[in-house]
Amino acid sequence: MIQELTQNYAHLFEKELLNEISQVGTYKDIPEGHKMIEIGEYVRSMPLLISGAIKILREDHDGDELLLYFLEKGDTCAMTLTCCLGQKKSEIRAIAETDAKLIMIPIEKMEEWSAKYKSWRNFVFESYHNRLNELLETIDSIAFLKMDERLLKYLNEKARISNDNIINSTHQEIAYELHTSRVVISRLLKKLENLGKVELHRNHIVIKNIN
Amino acid sequence: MIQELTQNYAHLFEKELLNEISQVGTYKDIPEGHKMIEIGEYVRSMPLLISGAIKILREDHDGDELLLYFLEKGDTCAMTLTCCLGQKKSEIRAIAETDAKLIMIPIEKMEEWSAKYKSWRNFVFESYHNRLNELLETIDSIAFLKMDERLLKYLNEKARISNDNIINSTHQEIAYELHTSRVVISRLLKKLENLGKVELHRNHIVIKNIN
DNA sequence: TAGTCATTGTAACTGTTGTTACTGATAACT
DNA sequence: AGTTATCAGTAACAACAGTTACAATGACTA
Repeated sequence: MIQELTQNYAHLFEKELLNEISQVGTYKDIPEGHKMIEIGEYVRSMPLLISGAIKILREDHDGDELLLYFLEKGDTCAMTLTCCLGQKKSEIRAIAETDAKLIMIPIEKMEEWSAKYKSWRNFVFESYHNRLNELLETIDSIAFLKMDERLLKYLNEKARISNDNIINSTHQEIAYELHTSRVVISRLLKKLENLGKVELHRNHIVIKNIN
Repeated sequence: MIQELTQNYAHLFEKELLNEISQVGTYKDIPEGHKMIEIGEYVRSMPLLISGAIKILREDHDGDELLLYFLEKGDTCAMTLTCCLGQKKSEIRAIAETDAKLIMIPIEKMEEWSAKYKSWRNFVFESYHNRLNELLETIDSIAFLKMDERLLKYLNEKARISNDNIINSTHQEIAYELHTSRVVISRLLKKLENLGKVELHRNHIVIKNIN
């Protein structure tokens, strides 16, 4: 675990803190698709993401979903932070978008390290800041963009996350994450294909002009 | 200032911290409509809200706005927190919704108090948590509600904030904050009036059934 | 009092998104 | 090979939101 830690977090945390983390943290391998946090659950430990990606989802009154953003290497879940501290229920769902490796920190340490390590405080504050900005980005997309622009942005983001210009999703799955219907996505994808921006296949989509 | 502080923050902060705040904080009276933070600005001090309400706005690529949420008594601006710490530019605009009283804390103290006072850390974390939840609420409204429901929610929120069932806004102003057009708002307001939920007048709207 | 301006009401139209229904294509399974 | 299920393409339509245009009303001022 030490190796993964130092590779990804050495520039953030001082040596003592890295030692503490490696002592109390537990290493976990998460398979793609695994549900890590469910809405309404209490969270008992905090994840430091080493590799892979986690998607964060919000649910509407009918149980349908909306993708909020992705977490990547070096990120942590801001929701978890105060869920731990304040013993509050999770407002979001977290699912492994790809296979992921992470280190779980028991919640008792959070308060202790916040008092002790400046680098830990900075990390926590920085995480909050990043998550706020990601939510603002999400709001921008939903409020200011039309569905075709949102779709294109989503596809590019997916490609970036998986480091692959082939996206293995059905139209139905995409529709679900953008909180719209399959027919709408099929229609817009076909339009994007005619514009030469994507190539459509059964069960996967090839992104042509990544930007 | 001590009086305002203890009235609103005594239950949150220990005595020593309250003393420190009253020593380094500066009291400010903000008139309704005053622009407190502009997008792209660097922020040099952190506000603790004593009374009144601040509206937080996001701007689109055309310079039009969208209301994100309101800050009220006991709140602070989470954006400001990391803007201060990380020397980052503001992503949002803050305008006094009503006359407001607040205490400004110089940014140097933030790091110091975070190390020193547990209650300060809790306050900061709690603030972040509240702001994240408010953004999630905003996302829910935009993504899951239709414009008439958003409008009704907005009107109720406005009435609650100002503690008055009369809303002194023009249709144009409402349209602007909901990021739509005046005609749409007029149309929907007329529908709400026919349903007996509001009473329309020139320059003000009376909310009938607050829920 | 007449004129000007901001505000509101309304009609008519457009464009986007959501819905329903059906068809064909492809993969998976027996 | 034949059956079944999933996935994608498309048409037709409905609902909603955004746009343009213009009229009517009230408020303020010269």
